[in-house]
Amino acid sequence: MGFLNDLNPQQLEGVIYTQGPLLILAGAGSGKTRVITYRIAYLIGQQGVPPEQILAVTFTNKAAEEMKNRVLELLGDRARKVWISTFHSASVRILRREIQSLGYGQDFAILDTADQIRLVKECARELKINEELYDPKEMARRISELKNRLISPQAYAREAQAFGMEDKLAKVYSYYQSLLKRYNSLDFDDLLMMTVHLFETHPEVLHSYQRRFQHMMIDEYQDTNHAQYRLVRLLGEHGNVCVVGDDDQSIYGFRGADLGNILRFEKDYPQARVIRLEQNYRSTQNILDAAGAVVGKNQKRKAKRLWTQKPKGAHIQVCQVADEEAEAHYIGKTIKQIRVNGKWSYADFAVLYRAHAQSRALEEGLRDEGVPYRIVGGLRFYERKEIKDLLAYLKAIVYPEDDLSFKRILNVPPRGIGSGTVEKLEGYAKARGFSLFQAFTESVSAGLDQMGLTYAQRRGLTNLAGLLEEFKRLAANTSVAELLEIILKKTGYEQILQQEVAERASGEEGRSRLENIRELFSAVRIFEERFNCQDGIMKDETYYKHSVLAAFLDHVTLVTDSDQETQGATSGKGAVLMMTLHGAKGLEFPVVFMAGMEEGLFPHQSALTDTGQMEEERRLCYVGMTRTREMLYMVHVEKRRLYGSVQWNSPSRFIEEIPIELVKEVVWSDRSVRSVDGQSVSKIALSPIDHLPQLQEAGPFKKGIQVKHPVWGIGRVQEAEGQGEDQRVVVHFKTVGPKKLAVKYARLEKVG
DNA sequence: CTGCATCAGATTTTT
DNA sequence: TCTGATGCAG
Ligand SMILES: Nc1ncnc2c1ncn2[C@@H]1O[C@H](COP(=O)(O)OP(=O)(O)OP(=O)(O)O)[C@@H](O)[C@H]1O
Repeated sequence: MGFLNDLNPQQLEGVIYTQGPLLILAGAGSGKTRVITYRIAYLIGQQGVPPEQILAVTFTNKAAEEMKNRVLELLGDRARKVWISTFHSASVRILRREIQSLGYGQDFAILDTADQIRLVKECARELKINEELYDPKEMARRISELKNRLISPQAYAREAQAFGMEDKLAKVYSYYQSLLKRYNSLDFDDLLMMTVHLFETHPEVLHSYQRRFQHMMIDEYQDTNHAQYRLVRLLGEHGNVCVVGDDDQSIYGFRGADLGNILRFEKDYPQARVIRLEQNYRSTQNILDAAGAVVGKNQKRKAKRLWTQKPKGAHIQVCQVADEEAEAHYIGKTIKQIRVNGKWSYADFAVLYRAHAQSRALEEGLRDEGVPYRIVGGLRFYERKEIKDLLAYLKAIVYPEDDLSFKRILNVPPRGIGSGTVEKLEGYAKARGFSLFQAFTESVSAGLDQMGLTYAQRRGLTNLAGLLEEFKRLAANTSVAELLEIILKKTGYEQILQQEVAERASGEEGRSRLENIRELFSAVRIFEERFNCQDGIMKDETYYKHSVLAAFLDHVTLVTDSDQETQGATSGKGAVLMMTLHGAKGLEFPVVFMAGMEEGLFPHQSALTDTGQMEEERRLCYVGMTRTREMLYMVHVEKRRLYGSVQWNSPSRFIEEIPIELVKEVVWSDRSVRSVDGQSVSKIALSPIDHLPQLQEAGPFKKGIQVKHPVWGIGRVQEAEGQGEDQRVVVHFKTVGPKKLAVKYARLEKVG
């Protein structure tokens, strides 16, 4: 057990304290995740606990993947039997075995967020609710919120007002839930809610899982919501529960995360042991001080100590650029520059931002600069139209009652089945209590004559029925990739896209669709390969035994960041990672760029008026900063395009909250920005040497700071212009009032 | 029923 | 600015 030497005494205690509840409450980079990882290894390797008795829950798939890999490194293959997954994935695995007790079929479909909204819309329409007054999106959001608070439609109907939004919501929620049931489908939030429901109503099932999971560990416990909390309490009744978290890193308030869960832990488990980790192993002193100063501005927080043995390190580079294009080029050029000068490869850099919308400009800039990058998350791959279409075919094959998917493919690609035909089918279904799909099959085999359909409509329906039957037959003994290939050909989907590319001026779109489809193929192949060569535990599940396809569908709905697999395989050389600040949680990078550090963007507009939300934004900033091992760059843009109009932003308050002495400020401009006609000429006009960033140091005296003058004493900077030693400032002195000074001559000093 | 034109709304963050 | 939803003509 040599690996235990990699731990400090507090961490070691967390690892070997394996009986009874344990709370590890500690700041960023203090090795919380490492404790969980080593704890798993210790339980198995040292205490002889069977791997399948361990359940470790993380927050994102990426975090789960990483933890799995680390445990594999420590233990080798026997670690594969440990359940390391997100709450949602774990719930699916449980429900795939047990959901029959709740009256659902084992082969339930899982709706993603878009489907959720689609279904809510359908409900609203059916219930004749005015969609202008009651926005389906808003209702979907609130239903999700209710589910995360474990409030059933019945319970909500009892507490809701009998008019207005609450009344409509109660009706929609109830109808929505009944439709889900009819479609044998669960939405994302149901995965948690139904599992809780299952355990609460079926003690024998609960007991079997309690016995099975003798040891539970939950990472990022500060971000659990109520449903997740209930799951932990139910499964962890035996008390062998180890939770780790940091109240300063709570950033999922918007989806119901409740800090109270972690703060209440000692009350929930009175005999709980609490361990605090105070040594940070990740960041330099400067970064730690800066991040600490920022999060220290929050009123609502538990103070905690965090220290490091690392050197002070570089200053935090704060850089101002003109617009988002310049921002991207600055980042690209700086990466190239310090990669050459230093010891880093592209994979050591991360570009973090508040919202996905920022990624496009950054992406283009990096591409221009020839910097390899990889975007994590974003307009998610599996949410693209063409991908969803194809997946809907697969779903219609695997989930016979999933009308939502069936509806999607009914007329895709166009085959003459329009809204008229769909309505007729729906009427037919309703009259007989059938699902749409049943109605479809029935009416086709009955010859379609009862419904007054035209010849073309009948032909469309009959063709589709024939295709689906064929696909189903093939699905049983063909690989998913082959099946997809056949679907693509036989439905004419591929042909339509190819035609588009060949004929239209707008063939670009079709081309990119075809590319995405090709990417889907490679994702499918990689998945199948892994599945077949016995990697992981998915294969052990009886539900998946008969079907790689079923396993694949669960995989794509749960593991939404697809590029991990496809792109990871192609660009092994390493690439700069781009992702949102939320996505970066739990990860670390030697060099981090935080882009878009501007008021209104970060902190986000909607947080400006709400202290609670503002504190969450600040925590998010803290999370971002503490991802950094050595060099942290914060970039803010003066002028940002938004919906076509321009917005002038001032630097984020979070920048101002960093003690000035930890910061080095820079104003950057790309000398080649524009030629007369407004065309960007940077690539042609510049010789290689010019590609290095043109750094000019901003004067050290910023607006608002206190300064001391040898003669006039203490004053405050009111205006500042120019750069470096050419800076000129207007200082308002206590003794003599305002004075304009040149920094080069006046011997000013910063105070405080 | 399909294809094109016009217009509104979008970007907070995730499973 | 760009995308998608809706409405109208063919
Ligand atoms: N005892 C130790 N000795 C050396 N390095 C350590 C030690 N413990 C942790 N580290 C390193 O410190 C870094 C942070 O660890 P880890 O990710 O476990 O922290 P964390 O508390 O989960 O962080 P965060 O909450 O910020 O995500 C990792 O690079 C890890 O390898």
